[in-house]
Amino acid sequence: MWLRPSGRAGRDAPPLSRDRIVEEAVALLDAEGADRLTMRRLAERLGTGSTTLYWHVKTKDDVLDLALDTIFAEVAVPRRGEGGWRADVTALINGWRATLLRHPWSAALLGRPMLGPNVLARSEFLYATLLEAGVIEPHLTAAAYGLSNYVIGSALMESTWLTTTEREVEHAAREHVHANRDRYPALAAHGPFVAGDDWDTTFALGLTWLLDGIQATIAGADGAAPA
Amino acid sequence: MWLRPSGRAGRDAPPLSRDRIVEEAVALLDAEGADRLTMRRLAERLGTGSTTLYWHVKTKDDVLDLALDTIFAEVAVPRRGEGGWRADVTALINGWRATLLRHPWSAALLGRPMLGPNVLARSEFLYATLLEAGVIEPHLTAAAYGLSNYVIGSALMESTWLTTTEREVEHAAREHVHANRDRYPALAAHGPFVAGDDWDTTFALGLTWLLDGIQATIAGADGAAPA
DNA sequence: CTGGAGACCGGATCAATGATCCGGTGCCCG
DNA sequence: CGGGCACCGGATCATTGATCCGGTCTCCAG
Repeated sequence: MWLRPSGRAGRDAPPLSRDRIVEEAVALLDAEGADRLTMRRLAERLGTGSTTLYWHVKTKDDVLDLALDTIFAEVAVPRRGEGGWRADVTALINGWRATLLRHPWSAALLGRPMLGPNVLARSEFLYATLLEAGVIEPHLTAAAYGLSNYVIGSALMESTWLTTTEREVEHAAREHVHANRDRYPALAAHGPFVAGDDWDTTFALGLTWLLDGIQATIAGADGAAPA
Repeated sequence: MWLRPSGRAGRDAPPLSRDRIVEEAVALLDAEGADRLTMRRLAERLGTGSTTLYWHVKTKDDVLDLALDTIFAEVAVPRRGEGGWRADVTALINGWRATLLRHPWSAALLGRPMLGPNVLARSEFLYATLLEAGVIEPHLTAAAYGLSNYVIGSALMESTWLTTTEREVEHAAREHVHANRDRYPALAAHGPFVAGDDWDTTFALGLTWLLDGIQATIAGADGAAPA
């Protein structure tokens, strides 16, 4: 009883808000990955009991949803109109990808509806930019979805590969493909597994193709020059 | 003891092989989704004890990996050279997408290394077709990855949305965006949530853009006509 | 035959985890 | 100053992945 500054466990310890929980969850996810996130472990890091968390949050999935939306705050929304729609979209998409890769656990969580404010704000920017560029309806949805799906798929694949790699898996895969190179001639000669891929340029190429396709659908075709 | 045809539980019941386990796992996943797959439930459907499964399979993740590779057997590998590389690639990718959508649980599992024989065979076909078409190295990897990532991302998004929808989520999302239409003007006016998307044509458009981009990198550009 | 080796099966059990119940504790406001 | 309310957490439950260990059946060597 003596010397208990505030009734809380530690001496500092801000009063444990939902924000603090999510913040710490992101830290834990970054540090140890998605499967190590436990309500108990999270609570321990926060210096509270595990059950206390349930007062601020309904379920563990809520924590994950909130954590996912939180990191989207990191992707900068470009100021529009600086270098044309292409530059703006490219900047957004690259920032998006960078954030997903900076938090490898995020890619595995993309299989849940993303409706947080940060995600919506980025989607809004994407739609607005494309609209202003002159992309019209059948292509508008395709463009927005196409770009999103491409980033998501790329990040998912790269995260999976990079996380899983290092262990014996990459080695085993390489060896297996090589051992059966009669069955997989093209893969053995050129496929992944043979040389460390340059993810960045690979991603950039695909993105260029998508942007070119989108640009071609614009009537006047007066967007930024195709580089 | 009397009347025990074979010592097995039921009268038929083929002796429970690894294949039978995986087959039943796929059925269960199709019927009830990824989160309802339990070793106990799976064993029950097979008419055995749950612990017996561990004799044929090391972990639950093994079951998932095997199940994932199994459904890839469904995607038909086109006979090459019928309508040019574009037709072949398009057929493969569309089949791929169809399979992923037919088993919505699969999209969520894509965050694990896919190294099963069926997956590898499809990758091999993709690489071989692109190679033969004249796609060369910086673009080869980008093309293969780009296409894969695009299908994966698309299937993941569509499955997520379709699965989650039906419930109140779609309704709530639509309403939320509309309520804050001052913050999300473009989304409220054109975004998803406003009209049921035509996933098929949306997907086809993005695929066309990617294929156009790939085709443009081919030297002689003598692939099939761009339709 | 026959007896044992090995494939195959499953009940009991363990540890980890998500979630709830319910009884606190301290602060604030009337 | 006293009651209400936001907030906390120990005990507890059900579920699940996984292991231990002892049982059963088959089949082949001697």
